[in-house]
Amino acid sequence: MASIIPNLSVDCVVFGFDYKTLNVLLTKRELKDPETDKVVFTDYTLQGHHVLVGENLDEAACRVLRDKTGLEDIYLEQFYTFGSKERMQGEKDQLWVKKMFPMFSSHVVSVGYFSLVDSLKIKPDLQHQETLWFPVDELPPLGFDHKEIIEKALEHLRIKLSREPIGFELLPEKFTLTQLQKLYEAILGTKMDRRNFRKKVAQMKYLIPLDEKQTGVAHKPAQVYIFSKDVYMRTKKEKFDFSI
Amino acid sequence: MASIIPNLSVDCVVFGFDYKTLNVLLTKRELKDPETDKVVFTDYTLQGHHVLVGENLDEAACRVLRDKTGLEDIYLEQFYTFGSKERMQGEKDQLWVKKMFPMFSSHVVSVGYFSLVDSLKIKPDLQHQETLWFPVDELPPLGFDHKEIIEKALEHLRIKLSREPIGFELLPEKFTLTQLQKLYEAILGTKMDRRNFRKKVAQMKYLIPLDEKQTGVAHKPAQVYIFSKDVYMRTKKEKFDFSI
DNA sequence: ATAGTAAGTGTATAAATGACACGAACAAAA
DNA sequence: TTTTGTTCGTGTCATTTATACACTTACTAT
Repeated sequence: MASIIPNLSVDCVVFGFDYKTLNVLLTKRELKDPETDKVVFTDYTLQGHHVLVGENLDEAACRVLRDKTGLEDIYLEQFYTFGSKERMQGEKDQLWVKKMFPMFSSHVVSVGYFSLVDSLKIKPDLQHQETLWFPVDELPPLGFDHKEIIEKALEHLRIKLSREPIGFELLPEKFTLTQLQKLYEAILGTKMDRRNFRKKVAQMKYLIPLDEKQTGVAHKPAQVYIFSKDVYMRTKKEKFDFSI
Repeated sequence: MASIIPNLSVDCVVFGFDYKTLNVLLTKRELKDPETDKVVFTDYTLQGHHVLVGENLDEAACRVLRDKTGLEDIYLEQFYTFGSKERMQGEKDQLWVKKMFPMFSSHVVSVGYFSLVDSLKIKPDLQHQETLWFPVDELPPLGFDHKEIIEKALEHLRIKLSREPIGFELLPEKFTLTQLQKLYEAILGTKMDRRNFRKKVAQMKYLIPLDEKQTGVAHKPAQVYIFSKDVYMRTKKEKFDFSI
């Protein structure tokens, strides 16, 4: 088994969208007193792990994602590296590190990645490991500097989303324009006019309408669209702008 | 003396503007054969160094900048972390590492920072240490993955510059609108119309014209402006957009 | 059959962008 | 002292882009 680099880790901010709000995947962290077995504290953390010796950062991020969520081949992008020496000095964090990783340095630099998933694709059995979705604006108490990491991830996501068409990564392969609009509204924190939104996406040739409609909805069914990465790559030069 | 973290470093991409092109500060790296004293190879590298134990990343970047260029209190921003295990595996790099740092791991993850300076403020005696400015589009042969680092830095600089007023950091305190326009043109790689450019900056209240003109120029002297960080912070909400 | 819900669509107004040319002010050279 | 070369500073009109706004249609559930 490969050994780990003691002061370098990756943390993944996994974003999911449930057609209403943007959510982050978090895992419960619970410290129990070894003698009394009483819970000392409970909070949540991102999916993270140390980088292995001889492992690329991107590989490490993929590995963490695979090991902790079962997700593979999903959108994953590095956004910032957190290197404050105080980032693991919280009271809870010190207790935790002392118990779980007494052999490690307590100054660990962590490279932040964010990933985008269709949240319906995620394995439901994650809940057994107490890994749950939380709305980004209703986060539970978080360990380490993970609140800061999530905020920075969100900031990067917003900038990226307003410059490049990556919103599709949060939706199923086939989606409706209303779903797409709600996604932009949820992430960018704006309200958009439906007609104007449609006018805008009508110019994006890589958004392809299918000969297919929504089924099983109690209203006029919407046409479904797919995103063509292929067409996008060929017409990339065209200006993309959903400025905040 | 503090010890270093063996597999973590910072590299600084120092940008300067000479009123014509955007430049990067690079330091010569020369490997000599220890016996014959003949030069084995010559190339250039960014300003970089390992992070010290117990040192914040941002502190490390400030320290590197201070030690290697004498610069302090200048714009400095982290932009990306380079963690490919191949990044120091070039032939030259291996020779260099073997000679200079035989005790270190050859998988060093490096956190990239870029900084912006008024290039006239930089100490001229840097040239004795063979640290020189190179235009970003005429770079010499570079060590490690520093070409990639500079390209990524530029990409980030462009995005940042088109979203926030940071161009002033590359100019003297008092500058003219033409200098500012040339700066945007050089970095974003565009040509702008002078009148339209002025129309745009006229709306930016934090660009304050002084009762003062250029002197010693062989043409109609231009009015000089300063950037007021103060006014900017108060009027930040206003949309800033120099989209590429 | 009816009620409820989201889909789909066009126009008119306002705002932003882009193209464009000439007189004024200075230093240097004649 | 005059001329030359150079950059500064300025306004308008045409085009493009953004914004505001309301009714009919298609489906499910009751």
